[in-house]
Amino acid sequence: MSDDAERGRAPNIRDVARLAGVSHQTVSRVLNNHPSIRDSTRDRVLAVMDEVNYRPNRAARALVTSRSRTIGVLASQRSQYGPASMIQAIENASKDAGYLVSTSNLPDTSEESIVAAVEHLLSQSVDGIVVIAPQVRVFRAIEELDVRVPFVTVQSGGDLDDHSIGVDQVAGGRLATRHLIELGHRNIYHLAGPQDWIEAEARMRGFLVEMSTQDVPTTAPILGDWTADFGYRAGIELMRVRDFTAIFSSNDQMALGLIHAIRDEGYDVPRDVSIVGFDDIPEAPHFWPPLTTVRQDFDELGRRCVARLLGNLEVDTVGYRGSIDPELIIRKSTGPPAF
Amino acid sequence: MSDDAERGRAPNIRDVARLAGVSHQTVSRVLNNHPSIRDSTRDRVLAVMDEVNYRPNRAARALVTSRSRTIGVLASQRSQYGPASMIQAIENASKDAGYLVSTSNLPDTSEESIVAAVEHLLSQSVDGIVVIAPQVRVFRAIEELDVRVPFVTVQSGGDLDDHSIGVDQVAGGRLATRHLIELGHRNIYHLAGPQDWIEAEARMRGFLVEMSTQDVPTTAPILGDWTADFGYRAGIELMRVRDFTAIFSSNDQMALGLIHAIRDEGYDVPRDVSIVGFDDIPEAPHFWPPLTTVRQDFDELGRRCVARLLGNLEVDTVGYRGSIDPELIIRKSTGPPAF
DNA sequence: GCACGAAATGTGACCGTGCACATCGAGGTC
DNA sequence: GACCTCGATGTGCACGGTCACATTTCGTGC
Repeated sequence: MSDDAERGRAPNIRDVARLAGVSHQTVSRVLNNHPSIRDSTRDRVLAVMDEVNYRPNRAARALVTSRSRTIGVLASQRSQYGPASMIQAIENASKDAGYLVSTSNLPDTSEESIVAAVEHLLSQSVDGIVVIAPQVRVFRAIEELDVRVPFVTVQSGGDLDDHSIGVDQVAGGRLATRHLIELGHRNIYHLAGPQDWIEAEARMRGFLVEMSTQDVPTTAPILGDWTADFGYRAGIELMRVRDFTAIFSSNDQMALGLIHAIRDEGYDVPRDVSIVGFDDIPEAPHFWPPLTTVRQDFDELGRRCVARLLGNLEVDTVGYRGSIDPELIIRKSTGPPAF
Repeated sequence: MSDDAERGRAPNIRDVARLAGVSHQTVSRVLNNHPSIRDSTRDRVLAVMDEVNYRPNRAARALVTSRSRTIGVLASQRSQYGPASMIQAIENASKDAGYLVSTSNLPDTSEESIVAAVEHLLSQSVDGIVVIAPQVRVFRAIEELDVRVPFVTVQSGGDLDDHSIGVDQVAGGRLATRHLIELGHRNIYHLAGPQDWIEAEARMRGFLVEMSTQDVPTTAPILGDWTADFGYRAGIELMRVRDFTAIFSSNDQMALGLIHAIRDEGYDVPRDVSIVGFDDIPEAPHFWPPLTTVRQDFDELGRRCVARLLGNLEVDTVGYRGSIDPELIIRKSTGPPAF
């Protein structure tokens, strides 16, 4: 009865139309919830779609609309918790919006590989790009490529406001720094992330602002690469000098490396040095000692990225421009200075 | 001169054809490296393509070939190192093969969300699916959905050989277990992963095989969920009993939780209990104590997944059926038993 | 010099959808 | 009742490739 359309090929709107006794255009209207469709007609069409297990052909739709309903994510260091969580959040938010996510990995930060990765996404004709990578360079490359799709990243308050989502990384940096100052620390280092990551730059800015606001003499931040290995090496160096009592690390992995180095050098956390991380990775409460850190809401972040990208400004208009507030999680890696 | 085709719209093969003085079909042949194209013709066409910055339209190609040159990845717990690394590796291998990767996240393990995630990928008409999730359930869902695309996962030697890539997880489990036995341990627990993850099942099998091969009495494995939190809770429980001197954990995160619990209960690693993990996450060397664990080559794994999926059997034919050998990394969380 | 097959290239249809425009009928206005 | 409006639906084409088949070009043997 209903299998006249089954010649090995998936049913299309014309098959549905024929079975429902309407034109293919009416079926198309039902698909796109066009307002002027009689309820009875819509129901009949939907019933047929369900019956024949109709699934719209994305390629055909993309061809005619030249919009793929796909969001591209340009990712770097994606096996790390922060980037991985962001991607996951973007994926979830996109799925809710009916969008697919394609990712493109950045093997290194050379100009060529950035261009290659962006082109890889463009060949899919993505409708927008989220950058989770060294944003400054990537943005430059994107602008040079004359990309016509919107692109965003995660940050707050900076030079790239047009392309940024408001997570208040600066506030997070201040939160962490203030916590250390309130504990009585006056000699505080900051282990920052790579400076062409906007998050890293914003957290560092938070550190500097809070230090100067509280009139604590500031030392130059150390520029790291997000990895625990780097944290370890930096920690070994720092313990040679030992002119500080606390370190604010720009992410939890580097904080872990720091703790390791401090212990290897025969000192204790938090007795000799207090450590604050950033991200609150799921392992942070199980570090030794459990890590004081700053938590951010990745899911909300992902939703806002996608919303911004799709120009879906009606979503979350209230407080949309406002930032997501990061939260300080106090555990056992911080305490008052020993001297 | 060359901008007659620029009416705001990207150039297509007919534009290229006109400028090169050939038919659109010839351009198509050049694109698909058809053998019977004269070199001079090919060069002329390629020159024009380059000049007008031609980029083939993926949607149009997908429409007519009903192949999207996209690989779908069904992921779960993707913010964890293992899954995240696998996805990254798959992404890299796919890019080399000219394929794009779309991911679909599994918010939970319910039947409905599995079906939804699979359909999400199918709507993209992916050419194949890699499952990094509770494979057993997902495979069942895929089979029920009568999916026509190939799908694979990561494992070795099991019931699903048709759909698996040969990483010898069993060997990895044996390696870890043998290390503990050789150190003199006789009372060894295994903290396994969720049993519908094939990796988890294989590592557990490795544990059981090695234990019985070496004539060590075996205890029933504890079934975990991959998280450090679970490791911690399990550790607290286990330390109540304390009828063991070593634990082999199915991943590094749970091992971290175990160490935390052991220390919280007033015991020491490795003095009182030896711990072996699995994965060698980048943080493992910086745990306290640095974690003895098993490393696997994710990149090679990703390449093989993609190769298998694309039926690209000429790639790596030598040793293709053979397994990737995991490697034991001995650090400081293991030592001889105290008694 | 011509027949012949293979190599090289061209022609037209088709994939499944959305868009612009045409059509049709019902109801309101005068 | 002629006219207009507007809601509901239908018609034909365009999107940018590939495929099957037709046609032209070219080298070769006799």
